[in-house]
Amino acid sequence: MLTPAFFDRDCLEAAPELIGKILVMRAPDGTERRLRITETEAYRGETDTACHAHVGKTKRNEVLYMAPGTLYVYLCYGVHWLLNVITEKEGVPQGVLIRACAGAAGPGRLTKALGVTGALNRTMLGAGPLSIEDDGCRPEIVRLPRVGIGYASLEDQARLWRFADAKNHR
DNA sequence: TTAGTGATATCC
DNA sequence: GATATCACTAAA
Repeated sequence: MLTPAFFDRDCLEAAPELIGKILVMRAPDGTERRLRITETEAYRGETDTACHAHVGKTKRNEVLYMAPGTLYVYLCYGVHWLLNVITEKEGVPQGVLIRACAGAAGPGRLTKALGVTGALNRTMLGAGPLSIEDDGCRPEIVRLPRVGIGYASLEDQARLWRFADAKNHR
């Protein structure tokens, strides 16, 4: 199982390494769901205009400033929960958005498939029902521009901070 | 292509 | 207090 130490570094290092890892969700009834991560995106601090933290700390995004391994679960468009894992040490607002898994394309569908909700916001990875495992899989990784960030500067939109399994994305 | 959905941030 | 915005999805 991945420990918080895995996330105690730059999101640009952690994000590509999460590709091929397994998201494990243990339901209260004991059942387990496992999905292999196929797509992530890096959100890197206040200087990244696509990152929620670029306007400074607010009540919503303060989770980004918390300790590495903390989960940031955010409700988008009133409908979809988006799952992020905080990277870098406390006080540095960085995170990795888990965008897609094998069999669940799209961040909203992913959380729905796993049963992730805002109840997990601010909880620590591994301390709650959700954890990530490494089964040794090292897929080929492609770098792509991030999506859904039209409000960011053109410069930041152009950054190749989206990472995907070369064989599993479309 | 467009409507839906509700928390959050920003503006009176 | 009110409105505008949004790291999306499903239906058409």
